[in-house]
Amino acid sequence: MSLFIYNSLGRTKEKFVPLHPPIVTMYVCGPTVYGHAHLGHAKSYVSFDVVVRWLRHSGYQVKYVQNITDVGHLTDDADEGEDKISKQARLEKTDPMEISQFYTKSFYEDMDCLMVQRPNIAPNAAGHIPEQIDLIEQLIKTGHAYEVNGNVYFSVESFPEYGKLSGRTNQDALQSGIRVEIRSDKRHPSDFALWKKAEEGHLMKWRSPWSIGYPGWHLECSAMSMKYLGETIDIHGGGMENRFPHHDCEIAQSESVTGKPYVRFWMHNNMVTVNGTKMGKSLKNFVNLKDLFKIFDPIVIRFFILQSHYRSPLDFSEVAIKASTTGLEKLRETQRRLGEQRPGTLAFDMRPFEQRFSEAMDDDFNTPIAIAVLFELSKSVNAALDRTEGMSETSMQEAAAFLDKAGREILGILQDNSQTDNSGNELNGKRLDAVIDVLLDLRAEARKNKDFALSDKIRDRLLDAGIEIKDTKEGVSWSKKS
RNA sequence: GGCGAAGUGGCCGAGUGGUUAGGCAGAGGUCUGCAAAACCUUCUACAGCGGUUCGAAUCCGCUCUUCGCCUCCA
Repeated sequence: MSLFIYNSLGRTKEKFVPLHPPIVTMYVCGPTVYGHAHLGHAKSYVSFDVVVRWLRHSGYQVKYVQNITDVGHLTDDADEGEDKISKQARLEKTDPMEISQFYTKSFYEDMDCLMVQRPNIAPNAAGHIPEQIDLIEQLIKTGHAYEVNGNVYFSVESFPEYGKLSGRTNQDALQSGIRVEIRSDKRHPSDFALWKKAEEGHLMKWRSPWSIGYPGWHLECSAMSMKYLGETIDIHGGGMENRFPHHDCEIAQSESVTGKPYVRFWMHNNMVTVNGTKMGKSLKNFVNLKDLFKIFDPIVIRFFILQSHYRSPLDFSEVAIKASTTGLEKLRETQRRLGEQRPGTLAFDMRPFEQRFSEAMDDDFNTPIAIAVLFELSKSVNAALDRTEGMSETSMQEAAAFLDKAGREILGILQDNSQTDNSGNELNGKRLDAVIDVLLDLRAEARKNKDFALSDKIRDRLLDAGIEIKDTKEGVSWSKKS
């Protein structure tokens, strides 16, 4: 059984073998930190989080780099317009450094809520100016870049394969380029900026051999990827909208300098739509994660994202997330029962579930199927537990272990079972147990006396307080409800 | 205009030549004092029109529709 990954370069599923096993080098385009993260960020980073988790589970040693863009990303078209960070700083009446640090912190807060594990290295663009200047110098030396009036551009004509990732020929680029680039220093309309001379009043600027200025956006990923992961990396991920021009530019810059393939597997995740239309910054429909977390459990959002495939578009609607909430609760319930219920005698074969789960994940990280396997397991386990014979102790342990591995370690949609029971310290947990036992005793007594008004009142009031009671064959059980 | 993705049952969402996706919602049942949870049974599909094939949701062609990129976006 081996892992297959859909490679955007070539548009086929290919068997994944890293260049230097067991190490896997992986770079994912990080956020530009000028605003709070939104659902699109969540989809992207949750998807790649699962990729990393599965690779690690498969025995690879993953070196995961995800950058923070804090300079050079302009608001407007082809190398014109204001720097996004600077603009936000102007709007918030502060300086760019504060903006990028504030939103970087915000980004990680949201990712932590989504159980997204931190990358091994999170380099920022502004911290790697010398590396970027160095790369530009090499490009000029090899004739792939040229300087005009303090600006440096990459010459697209010097790299015949330009556009190979997106499938755009130079002609296509030419056509679209002409529309937006009439007056420019560029030799060719598709040429893109490597270094820009700072205009009057520009805040983020550095000394370079060409001018006091700042780097072009595409450059940082090449510079940092090659610095931390080497000239050829195994996996480069990002959003689909970055295929062109961003990733094609990265390829051109990097391969022009090294003469080697820049990336072996390109992975692109699809977009989030809201009620069928694109979530855009210009449209006012984009869903801020901090707002979303006020209404929904972040883990439910993660679960919702993983219920569709990373290469499929994800349509956000409250109805859909509510459906996910109920679904996830079902898995949690099974996890809980496995931890609480008394063992019986029935043996239960976990292997088919484990196998199908692995097959799904190995098939280009097919999380919807992987989750479907968990649901089928849940159903079978519940059915077995409902029988009078019950599940054997070994089987229960195996099932719980599998849920823990697949649901918590790999997909990150379940939590440690022991933690779901008692939040807070142990003493409080024990006290809560004791208090509820008192109430349950009173309720049992009421029921014995057929005082159902009282027993129902206890049940309802406890539910209001976040404690759900269930009358099972084995007696009364209770659990915390989020 | 160019490049690309896609249209699946009430909703979300997998699947790619013959065999159950899964979840949510709905219906009936078991259990229960009543619920809840769980279990059992069950309804509603593959945009349209042609073609290839013994057989197509799945391959091919056309039509319609939606979405993304080409200009900042994960």
